[in-house]
Amino acid sequence: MIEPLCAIFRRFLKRQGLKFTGERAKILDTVLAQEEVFEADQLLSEMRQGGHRVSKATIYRTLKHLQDAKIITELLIDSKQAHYELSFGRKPKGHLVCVETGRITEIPSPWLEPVRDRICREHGYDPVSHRFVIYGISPSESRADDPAAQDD
Amino acid sequence: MIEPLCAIFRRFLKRQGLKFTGERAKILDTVLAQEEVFEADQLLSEMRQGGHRVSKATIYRTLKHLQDAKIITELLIDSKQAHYELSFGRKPKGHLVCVETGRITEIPSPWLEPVRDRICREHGYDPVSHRFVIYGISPSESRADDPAAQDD
DNA sequence: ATCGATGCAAAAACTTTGCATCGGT
DNA sequence: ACCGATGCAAAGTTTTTGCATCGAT
Repeated sequence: MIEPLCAIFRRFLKRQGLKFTGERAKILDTVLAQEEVFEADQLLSEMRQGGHRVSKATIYRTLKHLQDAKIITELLIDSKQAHYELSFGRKPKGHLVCVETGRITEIPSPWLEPVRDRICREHGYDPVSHRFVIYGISPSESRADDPAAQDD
Repeated sequence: MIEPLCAIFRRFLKRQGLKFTGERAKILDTVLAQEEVFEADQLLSEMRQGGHRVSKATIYRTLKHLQDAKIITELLIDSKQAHYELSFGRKPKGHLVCVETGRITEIPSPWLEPVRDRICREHGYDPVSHRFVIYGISPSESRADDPAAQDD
C-alpha cells in the first residue's frame, strides 16, 4: 500500500522545521487533482472556484516546497511561465508540445535516463535531472494548415 | 563557400517586407560574436560596451526576427529568462547545465532527431523541433559538496 | 514619400519580498 | 509562547507595446 502524498509532504516539512498548514494541505489537494501539466495561476483560480481563499504568494511559496519534497517537478515548456507536473514516484517523462494549440502530451522515455547518466559520466558531472521536449503540430492543426490536404 | 548570415538575414527580411537597418546589422554582428548561449540582456550590455546604442525594445524585436529566420534558436534552460543560441545550418544540440554554476555545455545528440520524428509519427504530429537538457553538478562543484572527497 | 523601425517610457505578465498579523507545534 | 506562515500590496524581472519621430527602400 502506498503512503499518501499528504503524509509524505507532512514528514518532509517537519524534517525541515516547517509547518503543515491548512493552506498547504489545500494546495497539495489541488495539485493532486491536476490531471495534466499545470501552472501557478491555474491552481489559484481552481482553488478560488472551490471556495478556498489562498494568496498567490502562498501558492508560489508552497510550490517551491513541493518541488523540494520531489512531489512536483518544474517543466521547461516555454520561458515565460513555470509549468509543473506531479512527479512523486514517477520516472521522468518527456513532453510533446503542439506549437499551435499548446497542448502537452506526456511521452514515456525510460531510455533517456541511462543516456543522461552516460553523458554526465563523460563530462564528470553528477546527474541531477533532465528534460526532453518535442515541439510539433498536432494532427488536426497540421491538416488545417495544409491547403492540399483533402478531408473526405 | 558559405553565404554570410548577414546576406541570409537581409534576404529573409526583404521576403517579409521588412527593412535591413543599421541596428539589425549590429545586433546580428553581436549575435554572431557569441561563442555560447546568450541572453537578450547580455547582447544589450555588450553592444553598449562596444559603443553601439540600441534600445532593449529593438533587441527583443530583432531576436524575434532572427528566430523566424532560423538564425538563432530559443533554448529552454530555465523559466525565468529566454536563452538563445546560433543555430543556422546546425543540427539541434542537447545541453548539459550545471545547477550550481549555471554553466551550459553543448552536447551533440544526432540520434535524438530520429527519435523525435518517430514519436511525432506515432502521435500523428508534424515534427517542428525538440530540446534536450540535462541538469547535473560539474566536477569541481560536486567535489566541493562532498566532504569525503580528498583533493591532493 | 511611404511605411516600417527606432527609442523611450509606460504597461504587462509572472514571481518574489517586506511587514504586520495569524496560527501550528 | 515561539517562530514560521499568511495575505496584502509593493517591488522586482523580463518582455511587450504605444506613440512620436526617424530612416530604408
